[in-house]
Amino acid sequence: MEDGLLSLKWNNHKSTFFHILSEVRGKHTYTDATLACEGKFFPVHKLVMSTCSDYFAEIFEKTPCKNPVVVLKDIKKSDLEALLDYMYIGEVDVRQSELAGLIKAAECLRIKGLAVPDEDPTKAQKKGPSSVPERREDSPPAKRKRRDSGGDRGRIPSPTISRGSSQSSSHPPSASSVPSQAPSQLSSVPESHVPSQSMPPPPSVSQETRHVDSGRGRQDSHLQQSQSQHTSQISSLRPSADTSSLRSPPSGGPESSHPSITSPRSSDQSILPVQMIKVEVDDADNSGAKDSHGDREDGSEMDGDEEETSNDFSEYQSHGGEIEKEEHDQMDSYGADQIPGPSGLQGAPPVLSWGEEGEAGFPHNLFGGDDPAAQQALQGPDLARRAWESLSESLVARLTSSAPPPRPSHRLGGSHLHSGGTPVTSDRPHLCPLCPYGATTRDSLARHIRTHTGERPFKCSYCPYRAIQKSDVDKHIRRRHKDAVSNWPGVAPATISNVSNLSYSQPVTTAWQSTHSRQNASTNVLTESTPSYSSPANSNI
DNA sequence: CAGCAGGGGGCGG
DNA sequence: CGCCCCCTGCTGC
Repeated sequence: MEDGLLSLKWNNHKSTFFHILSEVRGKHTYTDATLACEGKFFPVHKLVMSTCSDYFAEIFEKTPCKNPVVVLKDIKKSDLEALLDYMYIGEVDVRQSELAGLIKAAECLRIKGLAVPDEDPTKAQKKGPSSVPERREDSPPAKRKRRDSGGDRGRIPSPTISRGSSQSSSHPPSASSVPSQAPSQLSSVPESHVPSQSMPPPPSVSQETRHVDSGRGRQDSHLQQSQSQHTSQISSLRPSADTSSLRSPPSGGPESSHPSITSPRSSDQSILPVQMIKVEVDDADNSGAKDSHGDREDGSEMDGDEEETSNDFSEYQSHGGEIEKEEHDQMDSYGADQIPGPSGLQGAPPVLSWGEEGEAGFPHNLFGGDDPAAQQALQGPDLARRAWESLSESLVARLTSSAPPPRPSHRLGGSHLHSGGTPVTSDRPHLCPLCPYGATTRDSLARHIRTHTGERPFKCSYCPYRAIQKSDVDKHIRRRHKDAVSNWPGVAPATISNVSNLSYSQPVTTAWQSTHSRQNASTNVLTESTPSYSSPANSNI
């Protein structure tokens, strides 16, 4: 160093990075992971997420998947959006009333600076100049910039918050537990629970990773619709804010919640292998429970997730998988909602923007699905939420009607698919809540919806192949396992029957356990290494 | 070969 | 009448 060592310093390095980061985020460029929360997809960058959260770092580390989808349960969309802002921008405006929920979410996700002390100052910069460490003594309180109340912070010492906002107990917004916003909205309640009772495991996990290009057009329209509809609702929703409880949980706790599930269902070949990782952030209790029953939990959860996620699935896919051209469109469609980037959040009152955005994104309108009546019925967020929750059940059950499904996206394999314009007409009274497709019969709709959920209840007894339709499995067997069939009289195509229970539960369980080990958390991970199949167990045959 | 949808038949309420 | 199941056909990879 002695000799003329020159230090080249890029003065605007930080700001440039920051700026680029914002752009990249806004455009979803280079995103390599997707967070799914309450029906919305948030394309994100592993780098950023990992930087701001060890938890994410861990998830991504363990998830070889190229474009994993992390399903966050029990985290509100609005909280997530705020956290993303926090992570990308370094700061975020939060309503006092929402602070508790936000912190809780941060803890669950172990967001540095908010829930976890920032060890490395360097990183801290990135995140935000001022971290909002409620918990940390030294660091300044969370930074909330302009909050409406003007008051200061919302950090309330009250420790009583139930961290898991969503208690497994019941969903609805029990005010008690859910501190933040909107209980009404959707809530976190996606409970993990699931209909397990008698219900078969929710099959679905699947979400598929299909990236679908196809979906776009439709989705857009969809989204728009939904937005419009929702908007109104939204406004009403927002108000709720119970500040009463605030955050507080110990940092240690956080992990309790995160179990993650990954289900790789990328059946899609070329595109990207996406894994679904479901992260539930619950209270310890929940997690415990889940742990014990991996299978059904998984399934159910997955469903839920997926469904929720489905909302923006296409978007996510497109982004995640490949950067698409559609970005703009999508973006527009959803409006800056999802992307709280500078554009959205900053200027406007924080809360509002989130609220609206979130709501908009949420597929409420979707609910109507096949049942117009249902649609109408669902007006409040509450309803929406419930619908959403029940979705998984419904789907499993057969999607009888109104449930808000998630949408993976159609791969449009079968071209006919709603081909753009064929939507719903009088002939096709059964509308798909997720896309413009209109089915002639309810049955068809249910079947169609599986394309969104990724549910593949029919499994081939000879290989891991699974299909949405039984006839497809039959076809598959006829073509691929002719010999096997002939040799093994016992197993006829008929055997293939819908194994919904089986197929889902098993795979799930297995995978889940493995991953699960990592923490007690409640995250279930469904991993299927291959596209649609994952069950070695099942495939026994 | 796989995905998806249309249409028809059987069965039970 | 509605649900379920199956067959069939078309499309895309």
